[in-house]
Amino acid sequence: MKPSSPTPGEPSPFPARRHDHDACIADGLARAEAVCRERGGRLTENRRAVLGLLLAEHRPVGAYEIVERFDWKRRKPAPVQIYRALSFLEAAGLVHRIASRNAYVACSGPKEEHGTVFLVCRDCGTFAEPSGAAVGLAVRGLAAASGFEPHSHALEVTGRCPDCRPAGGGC
Amino acid sequence: MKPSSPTPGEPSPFPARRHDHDACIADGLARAEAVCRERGGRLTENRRAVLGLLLAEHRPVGAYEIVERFDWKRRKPAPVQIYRALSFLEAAGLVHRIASRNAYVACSGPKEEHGTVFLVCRDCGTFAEPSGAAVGLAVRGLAAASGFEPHSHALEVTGRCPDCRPAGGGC
DNA sequence: CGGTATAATGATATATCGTTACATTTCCTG
DNA sequence: CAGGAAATGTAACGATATATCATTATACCG
Repeated sequence: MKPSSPTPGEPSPFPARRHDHDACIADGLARAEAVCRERGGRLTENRRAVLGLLLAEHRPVGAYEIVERFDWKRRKPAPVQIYRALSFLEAAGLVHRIASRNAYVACSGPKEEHGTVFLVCRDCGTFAEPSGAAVGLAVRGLAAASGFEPHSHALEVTGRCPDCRPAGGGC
Repeated sequence: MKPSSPTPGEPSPFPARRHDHDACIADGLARAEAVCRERGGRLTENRRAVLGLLLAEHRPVGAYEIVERFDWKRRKPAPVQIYRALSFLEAAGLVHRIASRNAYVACSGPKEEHGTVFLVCRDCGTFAEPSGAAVGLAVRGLAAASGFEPHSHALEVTGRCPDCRPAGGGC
């Protein structure tokens, strides 16, 4: 029961600690359905299950951890099944791979400006995906200065989330 | 023999395509000696060899690729040897791990502001490490806005380097 | 409805990346 | 030279990810 974020007026990219989780999972799945209709893939049972698990976590989860947690038809899936689902979901922009952790996380927002900045709490593992506009700008600036043509970038930041910082907030 | 960077007046973080490579390796090794003296570690033969190889490449190299290229006392080293050398060098700030590629690269500059932004050419693999001041600023901004306390970050950008862009430069 | 092409899955094996454990050697220090 | 810390040698293992190929499900089209 720590004090929550000290300045609750600001819009935090972190999920509120008590929120309608079922609704947020349902949202994610609905969005996935829409994306699939638009892109042409199928949100099959397997893919839906993997995405559902990631949506339920709000943090990066390793592929083999997903394997362990799974109960498909009373048995564990082979790793390749999970990787296939993850590849599909990643290609659709519905999950991101956190390279620094060899883990995967459900994309938290609609796809506007998504997928470039990831904050991961080193203590509790909670994950946030704030708007990366400023970072995108910085990248384009660097690129222009050096003649580099950027195609994709991912900024992974490790630190402590508002809930895990030594309480007190002031400093 | 493509035209090199179209605006040669600007300081590019990429290494010039023809530069005194031996000198740049020697520089790196000398810097390593200095860092070791300061930090207390020893730049042993193994570590020096790994660092030398990375300095000679100017691009991210996988640990097992280093194993393959190595000829220590007429035989290949065990992977753990390479990982040990890499760990030491990384702790000393002399190499960086590029998580998105599971590869390692020699740190190109002195340690001022080093180690936060990495540009990797998707075509030739060339690597650059520009000043990340702007990115650092963006990270601190994001962090402040969300109550997150950042400890470390790494921005890995994939794209095409000046030499691999479709010649023409103008656009 | 039936046939065909494509997408997705199941199952097995294997490639790639990184670490643990413990014995031995090297090198600094007193 | 003795003693201890740092580094190495060697073998086995664990963790992460992909290849291959046979099979099943779904969409599409006549």
